[in-house]
Amino acid sequence: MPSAEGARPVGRGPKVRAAVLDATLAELAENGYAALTIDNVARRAGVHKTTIYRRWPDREALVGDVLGEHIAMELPIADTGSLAGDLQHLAEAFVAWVASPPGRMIFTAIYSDAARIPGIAETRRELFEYGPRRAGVVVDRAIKRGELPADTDPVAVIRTLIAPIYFQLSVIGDPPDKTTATQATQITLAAAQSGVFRASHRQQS
Amino acid sequence: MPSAEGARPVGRGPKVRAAVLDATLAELAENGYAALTIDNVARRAGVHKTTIYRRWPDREALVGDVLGEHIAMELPIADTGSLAGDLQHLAEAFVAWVASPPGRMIFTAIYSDAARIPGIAETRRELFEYGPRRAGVVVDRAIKRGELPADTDPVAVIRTLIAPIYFQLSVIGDPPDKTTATQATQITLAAAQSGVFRASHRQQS
DNA sequence: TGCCTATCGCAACTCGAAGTTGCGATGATC
DNA sequence: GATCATCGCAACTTCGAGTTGCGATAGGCA
Repeated sequence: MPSAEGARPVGRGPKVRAAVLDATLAELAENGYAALTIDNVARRAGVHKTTIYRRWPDREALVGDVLGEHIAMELPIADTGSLAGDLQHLAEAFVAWVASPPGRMIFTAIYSDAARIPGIAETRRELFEYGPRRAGVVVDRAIKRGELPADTDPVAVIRTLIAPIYFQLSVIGDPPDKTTATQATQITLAAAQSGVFRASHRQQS
Repeated sequence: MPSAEGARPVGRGPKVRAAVLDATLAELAENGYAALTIDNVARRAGVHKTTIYRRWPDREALVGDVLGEHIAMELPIADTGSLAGDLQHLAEAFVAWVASPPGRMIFTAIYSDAARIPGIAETRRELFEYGPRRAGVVVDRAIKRGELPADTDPVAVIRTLIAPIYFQLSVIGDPPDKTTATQATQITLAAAQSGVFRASHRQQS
């Protein structure tokens, strides 16, 4: 009953599990959460319906498992020597992720009604909380180099970098490309250099 | 049981329609499109299930009608005399809209699985295409005043203004406030003044 | 005021998908 | 090659989408 794999016999179990998870993600990206049927998942995975229900209690648990498994956007943090180079690198990595087939699948799934599954919203939030916090080191380095004021908020900078890319993908619907990444970098750079993200700059209205 | 107070002869047709549309929007915002049941909508509207099916062919048509009816974000375009003032005004208006109860309802509905209904995605796209194009006049005025280079792309500017607000609302989950609007304005201003949105500035990587 | 008709309420359907159960078949491991 | 967990299969129950026929009613109009 427990989804954990504490059992010793590790025969065909993992293979089935992987097939079902892949099929679920594909169905999720193709038809959305609202139209997701267990029968379709089973058919695509080459597995019977009951097999799925024996492993996962219900649809929510299945989808939750899939997303929990795949949500891991590892932004490679480079050290090019300049803030502009680091930001450009980050922006292009993010673009590459959301433009890749698995990235697109996760992305569309995360922003469907599946987000209402308990735990998914939190996971999503963590994703965009932890990523920028990690990526903030490029800002710290820029501060050390004297490129930015010392009281610049790293998380705000990274968020500003991601926002335009996210906006283009989510609202406009066009898959972002290198041009999008470049413009996002330039926007962020201009804002950061003008001191928008300084602590003293806030609280004014 | 029903919302009552129907003591005035107005014709029950439009009244029923309005009640159903309101109930649908409320259910949509509360439980999402995937969990939307016609029975629940009918119960909330104080109307019977068949009444809904007589007026709308199916669930998709109903939800499509609701969203088509309410999607109308009229950004009030002010003329404060400076680009900073105009942008701040626009940003605050957008924040006010997405933070208001109807705005939140529409917003959550538009970014659920309801977006897969044919026509909704197009409507959404038009919303974020037409709005920035209209709001672009504040950029044109800034160019006339000499605040910005002549080849600045107005739509790109407005998009950059909206993106951070949209990001905070959609990804982070916090309802944006005046501070968010102010920071979005400053980011946009810094980027525009540094020439990021100039036509000559593009195409470089 | 009182008739007339479009509209609504209601119950009783069909259909498809969620989720369950018991049993027989199968495949990995020792 | 025997064992036992796991899978396939069919036959359920439940629930919501969507449909139909009929009786009830409220608004418009004379």
